[in-house]
Amino acid sequence: MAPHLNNVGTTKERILSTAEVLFARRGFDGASLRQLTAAAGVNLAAVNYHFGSKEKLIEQVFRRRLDALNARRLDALSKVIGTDDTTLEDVLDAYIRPALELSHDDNGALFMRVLARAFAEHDDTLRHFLSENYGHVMRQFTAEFARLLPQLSKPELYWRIDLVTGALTHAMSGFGMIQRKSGVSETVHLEQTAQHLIRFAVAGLSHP
Amino acid sequence: MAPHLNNVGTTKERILSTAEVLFARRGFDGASLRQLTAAAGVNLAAVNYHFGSKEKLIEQVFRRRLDALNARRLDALSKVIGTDDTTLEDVLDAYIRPALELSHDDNGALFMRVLARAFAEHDDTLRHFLSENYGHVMRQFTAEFARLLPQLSKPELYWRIDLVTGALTHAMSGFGMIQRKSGVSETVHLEQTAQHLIRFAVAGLSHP
DNA sequence: CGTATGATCAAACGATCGTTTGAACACGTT
DNA sequence: AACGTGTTCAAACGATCGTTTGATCATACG
Repeated sequence: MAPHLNNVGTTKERILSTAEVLFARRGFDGASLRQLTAAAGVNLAAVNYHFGSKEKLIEQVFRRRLDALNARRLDALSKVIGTDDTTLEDVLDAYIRPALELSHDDNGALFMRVLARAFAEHDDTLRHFLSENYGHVMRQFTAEFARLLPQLSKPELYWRIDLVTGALTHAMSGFGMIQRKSGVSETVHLEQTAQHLIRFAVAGLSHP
Repeated sequence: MAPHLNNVGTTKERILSTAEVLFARRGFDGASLRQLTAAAGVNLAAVNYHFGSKEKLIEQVFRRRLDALNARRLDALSKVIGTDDTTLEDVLDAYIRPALELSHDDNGALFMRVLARAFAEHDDTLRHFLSENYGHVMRQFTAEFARLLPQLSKPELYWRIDLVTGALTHAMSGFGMIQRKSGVSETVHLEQTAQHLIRFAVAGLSHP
């Protein structure tokens, strides 16, 4: 067996999914294009040919996952709002569950680590990109939280959403103490995680 | 004015405090020893002469701050436990406030970003180092949480502590939405942050 | 004064990085 | 068969990295 982590799909797809794995494992700087292309089983020059540069490859890794994630988030949100009996749990579920389900398919969980790493890197270019392309999603959820928590001042609400975001990012990036027990199936573990996150977020958002 | 960020103290001290700034700003890989020594106003070879290697320098940057931080945490904890009327707020205060006060002195806030970055990097060497040297602090706090929250199962408690840790790390690393308003003094902002964090953590830990 | 000792210096080392180049290849169209 | 287009390839480019070297400086001791 050749030392390839990936040998299916087109060259572009192999680079993308291999990049996701290696960026999560070693970081953006830590994963070199030589390691990446070797693991993907493609030529070194293929990255610059198909993506233009390493930085544009990173952007594509983000775009591929986040487009799907935020589309599903907005879809789930649209299904729970507009009625009189919308609960905080419903909105949080629409926010959290798509992210957890993303961890379901191959390498999806690794992408969450990529995302957490990107947050920690404080890269302004990346933050602009995130705000530019997906800021409207966060804005829509924030508006819904504000409607469901009218007793909170705007600064107070922003504080709490920020802390919830920290907890979610931390949990989804998977570097906490909690690991899946060997006897628990992936599906069950996902459901347990969702339950913990939502209950925790409800308590943190709505306490007096 | 020469392009030095730092020109006081011994060579070793100048390297340490300059490293703290640059690691927070550009990451461990991103900050090169040439940038670092130039900013510190010392010779390139000084790092390897005084610390042995870049990795050992990183370890010293951590050790200098974490020794003080965890000593103050344990000191604060010892002052609130042992009595019958110890509250969850007391223990959380002992955990959170030393970290926030660390952000008070020069570059202390930057160190929190270094710490958050280190968490995100998933570096096993670093995690071993943290667990080896400061694990007993976390264990002591966890034991106290368990005593104050006897209704929670052990897995449930670990889950909640994990999520609280995520919120704290996120908030202290300062990459959230919340920024200090220009009219608010540093001291006031610190107190507000502590209040938000503690109330949020209490709600998240103790909800039914 | 002479001489150890520790600190600082400019310069170079080998390694690895992202990127570029130009030839070779595959293959549908004329 | 000849050509054009898009892709893959080995090889090299210049830049930068962490580290090492050997000379030079400062200073305290016999």
